[in-house]
Amino acid sequence: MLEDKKRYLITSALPYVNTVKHLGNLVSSLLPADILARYLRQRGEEVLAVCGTDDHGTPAEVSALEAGMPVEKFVEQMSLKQKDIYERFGLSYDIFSRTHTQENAELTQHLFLKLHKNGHIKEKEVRSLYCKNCKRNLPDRYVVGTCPNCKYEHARGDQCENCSKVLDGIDLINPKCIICGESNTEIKNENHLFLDLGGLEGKIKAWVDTHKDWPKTTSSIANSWLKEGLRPRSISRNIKWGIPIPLDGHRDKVFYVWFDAPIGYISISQQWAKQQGKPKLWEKFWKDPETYLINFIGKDNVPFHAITFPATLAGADDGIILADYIKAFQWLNYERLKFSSSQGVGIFTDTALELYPADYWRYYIMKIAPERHDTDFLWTEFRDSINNDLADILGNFVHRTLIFINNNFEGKIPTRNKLEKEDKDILSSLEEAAKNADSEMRKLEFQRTLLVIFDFARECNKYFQSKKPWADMKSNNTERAATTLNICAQCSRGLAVLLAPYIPFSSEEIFEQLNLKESIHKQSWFSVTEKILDGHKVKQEILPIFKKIELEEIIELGLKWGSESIKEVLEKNPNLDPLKKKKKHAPKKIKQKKKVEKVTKELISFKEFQKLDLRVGTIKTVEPVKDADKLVKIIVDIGTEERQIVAGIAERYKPDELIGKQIIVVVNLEPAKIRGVESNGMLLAASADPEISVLVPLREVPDGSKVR
RNA sequence: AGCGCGGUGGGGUAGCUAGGUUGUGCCCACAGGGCUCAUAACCCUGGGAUCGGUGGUUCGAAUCCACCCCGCGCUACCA
Repeated sequence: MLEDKKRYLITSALPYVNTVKHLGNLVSSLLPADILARYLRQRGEEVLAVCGTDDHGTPAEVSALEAGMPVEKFVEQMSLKQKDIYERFGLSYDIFSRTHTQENAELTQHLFLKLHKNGHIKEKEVRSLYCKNCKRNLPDRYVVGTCPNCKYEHARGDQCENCSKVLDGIDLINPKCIICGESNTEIKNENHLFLDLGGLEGKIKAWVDTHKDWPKTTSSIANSWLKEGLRPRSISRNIKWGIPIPLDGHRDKVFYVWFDAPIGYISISQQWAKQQGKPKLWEKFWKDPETYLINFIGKDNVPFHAITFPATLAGADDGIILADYIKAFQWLNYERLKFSSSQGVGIFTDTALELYPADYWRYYIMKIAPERHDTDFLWTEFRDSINNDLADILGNFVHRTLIFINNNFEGKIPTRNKLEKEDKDILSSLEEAAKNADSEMRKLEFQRTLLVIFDFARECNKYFQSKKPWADMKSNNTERAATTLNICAQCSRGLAVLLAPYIPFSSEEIFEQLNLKESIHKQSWFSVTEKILDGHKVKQEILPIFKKIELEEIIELGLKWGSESIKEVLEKNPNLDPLKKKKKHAPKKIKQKKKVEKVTKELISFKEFQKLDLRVGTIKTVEPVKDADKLVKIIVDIGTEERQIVAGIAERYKPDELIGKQIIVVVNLEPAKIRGVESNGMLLAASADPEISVLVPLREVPDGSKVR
């Protein structure tokens, strides 16, 4: 719940620099921060909204390496690229900068030295793995080896996926570096710096406890950390790319990226102040308790914003305020999958803008914003939302109003006459909508705000429908029609003002069609109920504001990017499948030698597919099965165990061809006895009678690797 | 494994903190009707739910308690 304060400071989680972000990143911090900023500005509040890229850390280094560029240059380029995308999305920051700046380096070092002086920094010897080939320290994630607990040979350094024991990279037996794949590592002892969270626990707990109004997502994660007790957290890294540590004995190291990233909020504000020509101006926002500070983040970021960053600030004791509200979002999934930059799952911000206008995305992802729980981006729902809500409800209402005025009143807002009950009702609905939208917005309930506004838009259509101005015109009751249209014009204007934070481009367009001189973005929130002057001339040429999305378009996109929801549509209407259509038109293919079985049996869901546990295994032994010409008994190592399976491939393969090869095994197939021999699984092979081709992984992977 | 969040008609979502009329609301999809100013749009009506499961507390539970099942996330040098 927003409190009334003198000014508002809004931060969105700094997007990590190495890749273009996806819609999930947009919805959990960047976009809602913008919407709130726009709303507050409309209310005439003093607002500072800051953001920028998070530039440091190993992944940036690795990405730069892959791109064959110096880190510094790569990061700068990516930062500018992201900035450009966000501008095109209409994100209205006061400043969008980065963490690799002089300001951030100085401030980070300054706060660190204060923490050190105040006794909150500890030094500890840490044993870590070092890869002599890559000449870099290996984070736990970058190590594989044998699990000391269950002897699984391909355990990752952070956790063994076989016995699920939480590990430490140095515990692994025979550790291997993932980056170069070699086993040329050594254990190094290094002194590292730790932020002593334990000493600050009381302060953090008190601060968390006074904020009972935070979203569940925020407070439950914060409290669970506090409950377990805060332990010292390492803040130094032995890499080159980052902010140097200004302390003797550690000058060869840099700060761990989580330490300097949130400080970026402040240093970016300092940059903004300099741009304003008042270098001290940032203190007004960051050092005055009359400022209301809101962080927008995804749930993965809660520990940093609710525990470690406030601990940094509290420990440094430099007069910088802590957040008043931490709005944490859950995940936006893509068609029931996790959005993933590394695996290219989902829609990325640059692609999105190539496909549809920014407002389409802004509207839809805020409509499904994961405020309470994870939600799904579905192409079908995307289309439904744009077509129903934006085009039909909102767009069409404005459109029918303006066309009517143009056709019947020479394009001039007609004069309002005697009001009837329905007229008064719709006008009070407008006021009510503004009031309710306002109160939801102040609770930072983004979806509910949108619901309130669109409920009102629906009422507007009902009103138009029940007043039947077209019938009035026919029966020469022009005065009555004039009143109706006067009110509809006012409601159109009101809707534009209410929706301006969400769909700024479209709201502006409505204003243009209404031919209102001042930009929508200069309209005060309080002008929602304002009338348009009688006789004011609206634009002559009225075109639909929102173009609808055709089903075919969305099917194509869904097939291109992968989509469960589109598959369901095609299942119901197979004739919509463009692939099948093409087949119809394509000249008949030269007959294949063999009749290929029809590919499409019955569509199954991804979930059903996931029931199969397919693993990679190495064939250890192959023996013929007694009294069977076609069967062989195979022992295959699937990582966790050796399995005996029976396969009907004896006629086509000799044991020598098979032993040592990696194959793919269905490991959760129910056991069966074939010719008296027990078979616990099944190997995958292509059957092209009489030929049989056993499927093998193209590259060698650890036994037990999942196949999907 | 521990912790956190969630599981509501075909899809989505609200209601749960402070239990109360037969499972209420909203959006979409579906069926029927109306209207014709408008982007085949808008308006009205209707069908459809064991409120994840089991047990408990209570006069009464989607709502409280216990246990279980399922999905997702976090578990601290992966930002």
